[in-house]
Amino acid sequence: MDISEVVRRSGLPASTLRFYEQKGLIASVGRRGLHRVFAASVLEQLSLIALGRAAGFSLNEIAAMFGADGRPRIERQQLLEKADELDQSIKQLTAMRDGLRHAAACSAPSHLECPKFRRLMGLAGAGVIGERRNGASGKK
Amino acid sequence: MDISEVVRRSGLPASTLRFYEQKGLIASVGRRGLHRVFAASVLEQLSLIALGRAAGFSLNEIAAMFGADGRPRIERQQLLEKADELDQSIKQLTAMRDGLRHAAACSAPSHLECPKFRRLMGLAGAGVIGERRNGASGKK
DNA sequence: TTGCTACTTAAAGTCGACTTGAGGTCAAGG
DNA sequence: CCTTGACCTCAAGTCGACTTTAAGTAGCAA
Repeated sequence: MDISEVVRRSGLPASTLRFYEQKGLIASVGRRGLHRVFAASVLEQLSLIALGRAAGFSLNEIAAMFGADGRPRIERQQLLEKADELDQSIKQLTAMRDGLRHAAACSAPSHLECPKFRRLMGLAGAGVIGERRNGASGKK
Repeated sequence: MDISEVVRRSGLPASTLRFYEQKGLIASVGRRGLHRVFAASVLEQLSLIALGRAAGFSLNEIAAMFGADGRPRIERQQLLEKADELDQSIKQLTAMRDGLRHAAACSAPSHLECPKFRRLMGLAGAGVIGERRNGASGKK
């Protein structure tokens, strides 16, 4: 497969593929002239990378999960830790969602006067609610 | 209150407060010489900002929802939309968490051979699972 | 009044994950 | 054979949310 086919089948731009290769996340099996040639298995690796990203792993963490051969050697411990992190996120997001819904339905003239909203504010201000760099499904 | 007291009581560094002021998220009530003087209400505004951040709003979005005076003019519609977004995130994260837990417990020799894991990979690869820039409680 | 420091500013740096741009190469189709 | 354009490399730029640095100022205690 040449890069354009990987682009077509993965949906990722070529620049990203080159970037991932440079980072050691994927590898081409060789060149035809200057042009990279990829094995079909790269698509599976890209899925795995997408999965890792979606689970909240950084590219560096993901890179560390692949052996030099490209086979994943993922430690179960790490998966469990990430799952626990996700549990935290889920709790925070759930609390936030409930707070937002309440605020929207609340009859208080300003949200600042709503006790529940204020309680939520207090929590967030106290750092009880973890910091999220960026929400999922953000805008473009 | 001078900035050091806001720092003390909010837990935020002074650089962040100045940055927020520059962004129009908060405002000082004046100066004593060069030194900023803040009203006590700034703490409430900071809580509100923390709340917004925790809910996944960007600083720009937050700035658009509040005047520089900190008076919230949050439209209920917007709150509901955000709540729905959070619901989406929660669903995705829950699926991911369950997938990770399964993978960690799975008896398949390699995760690649686990059907559930592969299904998750497929979803992530297809972009069904939203992109997360950064997990909560990341490392320093 | 001196001097210590906490404060001030503007500009530049950081981090992660890419994207963009400039300038160059070469495999394939006509 | 020659053109075309897809591909290449390397460097720099972008974005968000801050932090850091350098250089300057001034409130307050002695």
